[in-house]
Amino acid sequence: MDVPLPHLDRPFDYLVPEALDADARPGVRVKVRFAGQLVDGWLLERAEASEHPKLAYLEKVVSPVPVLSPEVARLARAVADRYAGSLADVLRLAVPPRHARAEKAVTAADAPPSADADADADADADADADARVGGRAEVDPRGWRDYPAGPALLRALTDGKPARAVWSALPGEDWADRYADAVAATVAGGRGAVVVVADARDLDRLDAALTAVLGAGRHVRLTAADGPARRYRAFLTARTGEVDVVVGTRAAMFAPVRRLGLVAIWDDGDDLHAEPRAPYPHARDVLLTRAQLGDVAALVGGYARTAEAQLLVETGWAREVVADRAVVRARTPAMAPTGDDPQLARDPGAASARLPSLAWTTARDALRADLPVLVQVPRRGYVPSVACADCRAPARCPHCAGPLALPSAQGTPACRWCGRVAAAYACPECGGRRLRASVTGARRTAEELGRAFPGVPVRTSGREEVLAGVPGGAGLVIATPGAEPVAEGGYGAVLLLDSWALLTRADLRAGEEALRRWMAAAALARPGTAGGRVVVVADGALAPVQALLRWDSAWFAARELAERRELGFPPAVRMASVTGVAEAVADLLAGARLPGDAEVLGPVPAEEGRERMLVRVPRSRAAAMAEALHAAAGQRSARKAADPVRLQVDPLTLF
DNA sequence: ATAATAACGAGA
DNA sequence: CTCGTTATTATC
Repeated sequence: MDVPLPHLDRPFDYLVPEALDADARPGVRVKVRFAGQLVDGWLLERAEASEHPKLAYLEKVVSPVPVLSPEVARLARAVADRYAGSLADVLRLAVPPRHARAEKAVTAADAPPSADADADADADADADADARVGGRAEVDPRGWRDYPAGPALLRALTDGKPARAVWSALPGEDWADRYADAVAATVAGGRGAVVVVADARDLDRLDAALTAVLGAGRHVRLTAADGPARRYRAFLTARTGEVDVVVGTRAAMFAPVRRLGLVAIWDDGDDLHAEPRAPYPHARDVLLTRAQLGDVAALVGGYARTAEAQLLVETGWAREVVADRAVVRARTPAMAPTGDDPQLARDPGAASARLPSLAWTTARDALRADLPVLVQVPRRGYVPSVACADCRAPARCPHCAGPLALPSAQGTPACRWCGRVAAAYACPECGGRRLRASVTGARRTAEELGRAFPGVPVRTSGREEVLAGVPGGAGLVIATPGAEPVAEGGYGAVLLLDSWALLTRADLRAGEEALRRWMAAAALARPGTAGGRVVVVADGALAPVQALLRWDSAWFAARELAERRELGFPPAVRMASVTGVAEAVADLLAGARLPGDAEVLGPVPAEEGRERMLVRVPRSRAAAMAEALHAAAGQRSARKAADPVRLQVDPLTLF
């Protein structure tokens, strides 16, 4: 039933009239009379009998195309359960809105899928597997040879084994080519693949790499940005089994793929992977759920490793695929940290750009060698939280470890979670008692850079216009994180500016996010042996900076995960946030039969008059917590409680 | 939204 | 105790 009310989140039985018998197959969209009105719904399964005494008839089959595959139906239910949401909400994300013209075009081209197309597919998979035993085509591991476990991973994919890998890409790695190799290996074994990337630029890159490896027409791109008609068409191409490789942005995470053998995600730390619509599922988790349910291989890759990926490694759910230290050293650009004190800049050019002198001379040398220079500048709009003025460790509430904030310049710091005032704050790292708030002038630094190097072409890549690539000669490229263009032959220098703004963001993931962005930019530099240099304007003693200098995000992720275990933060625990007006939040929590060891934190003020409570449970209780919250939301919707409450499991931002 | 069903209270 | 009216709840 396509109604979002949580208390109606269950199947209903209907009689199928004779006239609709042929079309009424599992997976089709239907219309039924429900509570006196016509509502949309999904036909989940046919049955001989029903417990229910008096049944109504199915009103209409919207389209005979069974757009919802059994695998995706099962996945959607699991995702709804994990996120305390309704099946209908997940299906809205999983199956794109019908586009009648696109449907006509696709179904006219091929025969409509037969009633037991899904059973056929399974049989095909078995037949393929049998036929290939012994004489399986091996795929050239190419760049995967740089990673000791790489060739074995590709072989496992071709053999149809459900290998699970967390991959840390080398600097300079052509990740799109490696993903294309992994897909090719899967396809060589007769299975299909789903690959999710964060944005359109990454998708274009992967799309091109796949065309080069598989040839045209073997895969399809699925993204909301392509418009409703093309999106639905691409969806149907996959659903009918015409192609069995789907790549796309997070809209593709639910793509129906026949004989699915691999799910993959690139750069899982990018916040674009978090779906902003209820029940707010994260692409990484949806894909991993899919792998778990379907005996499917999984590949989680990035230059930087997230704490979530680290958890997969530490629990043994996945194996890490990393290069040997010697290879890492050979590929890494020469890296150096430098203080952000403008007094250091003796050079007149550097001073005018308010640039530390090391950054300035590094850029100058690269330009003299006729190499391009990348300057990464944080986007505006980051709210720095409060940190120790001496050692710059983020200031946390001594009671609940929430972030501290300063209400005014002279005010006493207070916790943004529990509201307690931390009057006598002392830094646990260094004992410092002074706190420091914000940083300014992020963008102007970049603008002044052009003036510091007269006669050098300056390009910018950011929100408005994202460049995919730049030529190899001398030139300045100023980019915000995530918009860094690839340079032909690699950058001679990469400058990472205003790291202070990144590191002091009021976010649990500030350090992880800073490292992720730095590594993404530094990965575009030439290796140190070919003259590539990276300068990060930050204290070299800070952990994320250390991780960058050593190109060791696994070390940082392990440290980060250990810290989250200690503080009781995700992914070490499972959290849910309950947001709404105060009475509604209290009402829902009062009605929720939470597991005994659940902790309820808060309230903290949320946007306009709403407040937010956090529920925290051990990971082993995650399912029980989600179930309890969903049931409590159901009770409220059943008695038509007026004020809406938003439930989010593992929200991306906790404060 | 609407129909069923339970709850309640007045009159017999 | 029964009937009619009104709150409650489920909705195939």
